[in-house]
Amino acid sequence: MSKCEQCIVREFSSLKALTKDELLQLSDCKTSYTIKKGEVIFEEGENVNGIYCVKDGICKLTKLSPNGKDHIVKLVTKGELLGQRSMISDEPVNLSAVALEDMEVCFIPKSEVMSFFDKNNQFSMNVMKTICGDLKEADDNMVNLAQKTVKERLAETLLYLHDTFGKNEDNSLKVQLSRDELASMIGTATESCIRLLSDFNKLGLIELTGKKIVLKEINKLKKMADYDPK
Amino acid sequence: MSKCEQCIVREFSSLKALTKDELLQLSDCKTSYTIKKGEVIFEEGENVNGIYCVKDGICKLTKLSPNGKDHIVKLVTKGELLGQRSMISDEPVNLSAVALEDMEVCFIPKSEVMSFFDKNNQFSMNVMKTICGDLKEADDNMVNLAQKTVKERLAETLLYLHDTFGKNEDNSLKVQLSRDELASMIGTATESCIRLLSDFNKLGLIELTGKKIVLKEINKLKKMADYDPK
DNA sequence: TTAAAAATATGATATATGTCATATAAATGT
DNA sequence: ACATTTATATGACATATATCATATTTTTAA
Repeated sequence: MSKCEQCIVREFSSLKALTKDELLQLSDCKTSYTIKKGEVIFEEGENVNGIYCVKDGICKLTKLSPNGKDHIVKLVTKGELLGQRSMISDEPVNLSAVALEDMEVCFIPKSEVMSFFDKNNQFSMNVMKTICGDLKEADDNMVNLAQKTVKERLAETLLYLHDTFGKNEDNSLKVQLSRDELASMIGTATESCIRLLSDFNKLGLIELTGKKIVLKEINKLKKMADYDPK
Repeated sequence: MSKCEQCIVREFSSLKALTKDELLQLSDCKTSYTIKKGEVIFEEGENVNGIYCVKDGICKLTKLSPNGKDHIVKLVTKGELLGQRSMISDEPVNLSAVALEDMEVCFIPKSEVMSFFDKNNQFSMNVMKTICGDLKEADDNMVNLAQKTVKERLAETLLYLHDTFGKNEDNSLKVQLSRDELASMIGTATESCIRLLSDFNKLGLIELTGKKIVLKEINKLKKMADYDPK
């Protein structure tokens, strides 16, 4: 069992407020998991009695709509926590978490987190700030979905993926989403998403090579998206 | 200056966790305001440095989209707090708050709230839970905007207004939104909103009398709001 | 390797929704 | 009470996007 004290990822999460003692305590009660690409970490409606700390990899948080389609609400990557909202609300999780790449995550039981809440105000504050950040992001997404066209949303999402998760040596986006996933992130039909990607490609804004996407004209994409990076 | 200890509204907000001493302290530092219908409490981008407790009335939280249209992100009514997110994030507010009716609100400076956070864990927890609730609501709205039709969203919003804010003696919805506001809540053009209301009216689902809206067939509206696969 | 399944791509078409124009009704201010 | 502005309503039309069909490519598994 690896020690939380030495975990690089800890520095980037709310857990950075924990003291050495608390980290030792944490090491003792956490459980580490390896999750393969495509595997489910938890599913909408489940009772997850704790939180996951993402050590490596990326996952999508999805919500099933009444019409049967999944919508990707958020992507979560290393250094972030999963399941905080429902743990705090004392409810089943309202989203499913599915690995987009192989992942390493640690599970921390609720009792433990709650005891940190009690003892360590800075930690509470960090968690609160994270959730507040999520809320702001959700508000922004809402307005985008309500007011922007699919084309604008696609451009914006490509830029978001670029800015947030970076690119490979060949300049292609690091997070590799299927067309279907991309569509369910921007809230459109898969075919529409494919078509618009094709258009962007023909316009020279992006370059498509199989699943790989390279952003060629970032400024034009920004203009297209009315994108303002926070 | 009225005493927070005797404020009925307190019981319904996160503030219910405060002790008698804390409430006395709160009474001393709060400022009460009367806000007339249509007046702005705060505007997107402003630095609010505290939170508002809504004692009476309803307001809308709106966000301006790049295309110049407002989107109504949420309605806030008595017993709820305003501006918590940005206070905690230490950022300017990301939403504007505008009164939909005459309101009474109390402003509580940030320093005060922070001291309660430090001293009173139950209070922190309450605030956290509220924000988590907001986040869940935002996620739900996002998926609805992404996946449901305007008609479904209109039906759902009417039901939401009905369930959340109740109705007058004549059975009309208590919150009275203009067609424009209703449209910017469901994320559509004003004309589309008006047209669909007309349709609902002709179908006997609702009854329109001037600005007043009466829900006549709640069950049919519910069926309509939940997508049913054909 | 090969067959089967899934993902991507693109065309044809349907439809929901937005936009523009204009009429009427209601609200507002002088 | 009047004129002026603003909100509501409705028609005609444009267009973005969804849906359905089908081909092609890629991935998966046997």
